[in-house]
Amino acid sequence: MAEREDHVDRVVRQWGAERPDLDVSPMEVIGRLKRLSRLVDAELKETFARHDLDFASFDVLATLRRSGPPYRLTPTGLMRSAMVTSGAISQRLDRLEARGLVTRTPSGSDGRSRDVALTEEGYALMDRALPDHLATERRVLAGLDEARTAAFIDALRVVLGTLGDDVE
Amino acid sequence: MAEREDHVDRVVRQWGAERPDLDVSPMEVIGRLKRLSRLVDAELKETFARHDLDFASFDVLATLRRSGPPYRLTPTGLMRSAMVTSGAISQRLDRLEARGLVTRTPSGSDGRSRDVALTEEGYALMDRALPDHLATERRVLAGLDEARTAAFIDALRVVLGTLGDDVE
DNA sequence: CCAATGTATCTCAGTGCTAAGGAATCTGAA
DNA sequence: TTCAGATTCCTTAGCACTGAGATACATTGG
Repeated sequence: MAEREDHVDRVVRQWGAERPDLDVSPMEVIGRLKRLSRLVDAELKETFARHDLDFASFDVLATLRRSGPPYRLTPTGLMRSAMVTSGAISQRLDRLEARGLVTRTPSGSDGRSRDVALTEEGYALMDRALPDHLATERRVLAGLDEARTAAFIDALRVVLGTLGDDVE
Repeated sequence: MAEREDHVDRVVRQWGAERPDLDVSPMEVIGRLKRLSRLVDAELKETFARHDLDFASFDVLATLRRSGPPYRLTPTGLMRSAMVTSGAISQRLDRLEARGLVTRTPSGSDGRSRDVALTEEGYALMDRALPDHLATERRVLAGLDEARTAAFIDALRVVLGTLGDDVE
């Protein structure tokens, strides 16, 4: 097991001294989860910046790319995948459209809806950025052996299930 | 193991079809990590709102509270704990000071610095909010048995170590 | 003691998000 | 058919953060 004290160890120790009546053990998980998420964001951000991207833009382009031909989704579909509000998606698409990475056209079948499609430029950009992004993710996780990785995924899946992240 | 497909399962399946040449397995961890972090944030947010708090305010007040008597830290100390910029801390403290939950006084020993102290009101608010917050965290993690919890913490600790989250 | 460098805090413009609400369109029950 | 309610997308105000830079003070080396 790890030898050094990390930030959350100290937090838990401090609470133990100040509020010994409370069981703060849930922080061992949630505190680290939030802290790690922030640190990972910072790592990924650098990779995205090398491709003139940020997380929001990458997320939209990647969602379109992996949806397969014809690389076309609605703003609502993108909204659900990204876990942001409809307003956020509208603004993301404004930025991507201005850069020529996606197009927005009226939907044929539903007058309320729009088709958001990846342009060739957007497709090419994802081809360049994705391997770099994956390399960064691999580097972040390099300390995990196979068993720990499996256990990590299992635990994440359980809690995601608790919070209702199942598809369908 | 879990039976149902979650969001990340689908993402990985899509990439497998579109880019079978790439190994997207790191997404199994990082995708779930980011997604869970967002969902947990939404849960915690509701609890904070019941006490007229948000995550940023709770974070500052909790850091002061667990530091022990005299519940006094510098903006720099709060900045490091919160992983935000100095500007963000200045603004957080503006808001908390306006609500009478903390005070800012010049530091005695260092003319550049300030002492940020919890007021009685701030202290009392934390006493009310903390048990409620812990209950929410426990509810979120209720699906994890003891072994999975330990494995989860272990994996988080390893990756945090990779990213340099040790204290000292 | 001085000058140079480092540190602590704050200010402010810019950014991307949420929450609320509006307009257009679709759906289904009467 | 009709129309009330649901859905889709967008707009906008407000918010909290970042990044850059200013100011004031501390520290260090000569």
